[in-house]
Amino acid sequence: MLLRKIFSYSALTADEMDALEDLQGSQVRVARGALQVHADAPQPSAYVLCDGWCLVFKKLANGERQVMDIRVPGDFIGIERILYRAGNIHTEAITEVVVRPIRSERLLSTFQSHERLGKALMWTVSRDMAVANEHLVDVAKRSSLERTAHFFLEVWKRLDMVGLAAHDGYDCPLSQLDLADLLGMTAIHLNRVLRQLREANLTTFRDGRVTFGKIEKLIELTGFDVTYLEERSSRPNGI
Amino acid sequence: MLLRKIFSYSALTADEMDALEDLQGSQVRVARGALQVHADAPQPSAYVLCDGWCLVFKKLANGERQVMDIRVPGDFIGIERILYRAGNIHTEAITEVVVRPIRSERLLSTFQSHERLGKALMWTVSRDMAVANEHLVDVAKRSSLERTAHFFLEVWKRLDMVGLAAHDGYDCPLSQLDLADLLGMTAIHLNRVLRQLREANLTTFRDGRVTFGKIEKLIELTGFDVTYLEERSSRPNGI
DNA sequence: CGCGCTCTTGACTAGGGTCAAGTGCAGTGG
DNA sequence: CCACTGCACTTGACCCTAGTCAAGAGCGCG
Repeated sequence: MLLRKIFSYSALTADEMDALEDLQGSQVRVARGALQVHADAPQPSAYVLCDGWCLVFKKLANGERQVMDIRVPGDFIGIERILYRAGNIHTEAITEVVVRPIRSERLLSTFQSHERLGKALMWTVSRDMAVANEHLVDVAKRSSLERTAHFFLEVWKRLDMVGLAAHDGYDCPLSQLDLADLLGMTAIHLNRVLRQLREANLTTFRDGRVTFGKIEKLIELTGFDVTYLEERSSRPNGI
Repeated sequence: MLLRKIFSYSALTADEMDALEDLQGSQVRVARGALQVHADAPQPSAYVLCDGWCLVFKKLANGERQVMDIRVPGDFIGIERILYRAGNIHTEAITEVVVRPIRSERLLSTFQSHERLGKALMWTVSRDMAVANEHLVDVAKRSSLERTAHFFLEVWKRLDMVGLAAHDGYDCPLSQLDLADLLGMTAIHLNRVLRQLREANLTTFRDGRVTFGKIEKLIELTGFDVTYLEERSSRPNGI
C-alpha cells in the first residue's frame, strides 16, 4: 500500500481504510515515458503513484513545456482532472512507475460518505495550490541559485513524508533539462548553478542523487520555510 | 446583485437563485485599503465582490509582496480559505469596494443540496488554478513585454464576462507598482515596457484606463489563447 | 508650503540567455 | 569488437534583458 502519508498520518479507522482500499484498483507497472494523463484524453483517469517519479507540465504553443510540478510516490496523479478542468496539463512518467488506478466513479460518493477522507482530499488539492503559488514566487522573486536550492529542499521534505529521504539527501531521477524546465531557466544556466552549489559545498546533484552539504547554510540561503508543507500546520480544521 | 456570470450563464432555476441569495448577506461598502481577508484572520470569511478591485498577494519574508491575482466585480474573495488552507494569502481592496459577505456556514450544505451550484463553485476554484498556472508560465517563459500585454488582454476578457469592458479597453485602477508586483518585474522596468507598448500603438495605460490600439497585433504578439478563460470550453461536464 | 506618492527618464551593471564546441556514455547494428 | 548515433552534461565567449541607483516632474493633501 502507499496512499500518501496524509491519510496514515491521522490514524484511520478500519472503515476508512476499507473505503480507501475499495477506491483503488490493483497495481500496474508502466514503462518510463508512458503518458499517464494527457490533457485531451477522452475521459479523466486518476492514479495513486506507488513508485517512481512523474512530471506535471503544460505544453506551450511554441512547442516548449513548462514543468509545473513533480509527482513522487504517495502522490495523486490527475485528481485535478476529476474535480475540475485543468487546462492543457500533462503528466508523464520519467522513470518506470507503479500506479494504482482510482475508481473515479466512486470517488465523490466515498468522500461524501467519509467526511474525513473528503477533507483529506481537499487538503491535497490545497497543497497543490500552495505549491503552485510558491512556485510562482520562486520564479518571480528568487534568483536562480536560491530557487534551485529551495527546490532541492522542498523535494527532500516531500520525500521525507513517505520515508524516501535519507538524512543527507535522496535519489532524484530528474535530468538537468527537466529541472531547468521546472525552475524556469536554461539547462545551460542550471548547469552552472549546480556547479556553484557543488563548489560551495551546499548541494551536489550527480548521477541521479541529491546530496546535501551544509544544510543550515542552505536553509539560510533560501529562506526555506520549514513549515510550509508541514502536515500539522497546514492541515485544515482537524482532519 | 452581481454573482459572477458563471451562474447566470447557465440559466438557473428559481430555486437555485434563492439558494444563492440566501448564501449572501447584504451589501457592504468598504473604503480603499481596508484589508478584506488576511492570512491570519481568526476565522475564514468570504465575500462576493460587487464593485471595485482587489489585489490577492503573498507577503514575503523580506517584506516584499508577490501579487498572485486580482479580483474584479463578480469574483469571489476568500473562498479558497473556506475550502482549504491557502497559506499566507492576503486580499486587499485597492479601490472603494462593495461586497456581500458569504454565510460560510451554509456554503457546504447549499452546495451539497444543489449539485449544479457545487459544480459551479468547483469551476471557480478551477479557474483560479488555471490562472495561477498561466501566471507561472507568464513569468517563467514570457518576456516582460509579452506578459504585460498578455495580462491586459486577460483582464479585458475577465471584465467582459461581467459587462465591464468596452470594445477598445477598460478602466483599470491598478498602479504601476501593483502591476509590476503582479507581473514579477520592477516598477521602473514596467514603466519602460508601457512606453514601448504605447509607442508601438498596441496598448495605452494611462490615468486608470487601458486602451487597445491594434488588437490583432497584440494577440499575435502574446499568443493569447482566446479560449483559456472561455466559459463554454473550460466548463466541466455540463454545469 | 512642504510632504509623500506615482510616474518618468537616464546611466550603469549584472544575471541569465544564446551560440558554439566538446566530452562521455549507452544503445544499436554491422 | 568496433563504428555510429543520440542524449545528457560541461564549458567558454558574447550579448541583451531587466535590475539598481539616482534625479526630477507632477499632483493631491494636511
